[in-house]
Amino acid sequence: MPELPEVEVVRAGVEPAVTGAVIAGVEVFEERSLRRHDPALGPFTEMLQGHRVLAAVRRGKFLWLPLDTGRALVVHLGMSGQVLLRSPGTDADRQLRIRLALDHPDHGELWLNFVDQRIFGSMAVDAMQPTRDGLPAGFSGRASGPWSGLIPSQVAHIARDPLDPGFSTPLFLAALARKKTGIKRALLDQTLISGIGNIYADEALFAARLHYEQPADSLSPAKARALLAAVRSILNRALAEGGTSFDAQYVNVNGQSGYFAHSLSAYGRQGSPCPRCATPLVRRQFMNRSSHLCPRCQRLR
DNA sequence: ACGCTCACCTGATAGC
DNA sequence: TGCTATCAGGTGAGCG
Repeated sequence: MPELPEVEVVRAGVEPAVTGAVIAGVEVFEERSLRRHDPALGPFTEMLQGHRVLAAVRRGKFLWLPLDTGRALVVHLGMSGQVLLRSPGTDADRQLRIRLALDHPDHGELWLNFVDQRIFGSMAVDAMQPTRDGLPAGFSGRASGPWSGLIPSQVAHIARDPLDPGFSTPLFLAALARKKTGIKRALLDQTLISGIGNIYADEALFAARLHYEQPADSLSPAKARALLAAVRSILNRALAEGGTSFDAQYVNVNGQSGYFAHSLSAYGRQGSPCPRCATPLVRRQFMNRSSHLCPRCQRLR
């Protein structure tokens, strides 16, 4: 799924089901889905079994569920991960990697299925540490608690995302001005700004009329601000439409697709006319993936 | 210290 | 039908 809007759809979807629930059972069908779990902290299953979930928090594309043990269950969807809520006894989803049986005081029993075709995603139990700036670690709806100011260790190096109230625009602009690389690489660098992936990077660069290889340190402060505004606008619009889905691979916790794919201007539209100038959009290979752009509106300067 | 390449995976689809 | 090549929304280890 998974750029910021899609992960937020998952977070918001699981929040009411997991908050306050006890993890009654854990089944791991694919050990490779625990790649990010450090066994030195303890066995994955034992660190979850019998413990209560306190909230659902997200920073960028990382999601975590703080536990009453002081640790958190970290979930990353990778390229193809999904979190699906199912009634107990439901037939196993295709590519089901991990299943948590939840027991909620109000809603009863529920299965949380972690499904992942490519196994680039993962679940892990991780220790928590205070945030550097003392602000809430990520977005958790309206909920807050002692866990608010704590971030899983393996997420601590990830920058705040541009929808986070704690995101510092001056710090981001300064970091961008120091980057000796192309602007798309910088947008995809989760230690500079998080939550942006290949789709929304291409969309934001299209909106800001920037070529993906434009040196990051060549943008004027005004241009950099305009790009950041474009990023925020696109992420917010995608969020409002429930995220981007091209097929059944990308669905919310109830198995439904988002609609933002209908609103894409550049991504996946090679050969179609540019919405601004009607020049055919092109696709180029970049960083072992594709970049979509208008060769006329988005020239290298 | 930083920028960049590549490995990590499965499955759908297109072309021969 | 069946083979091969290509493509897919992410991350971070390790190299120079």
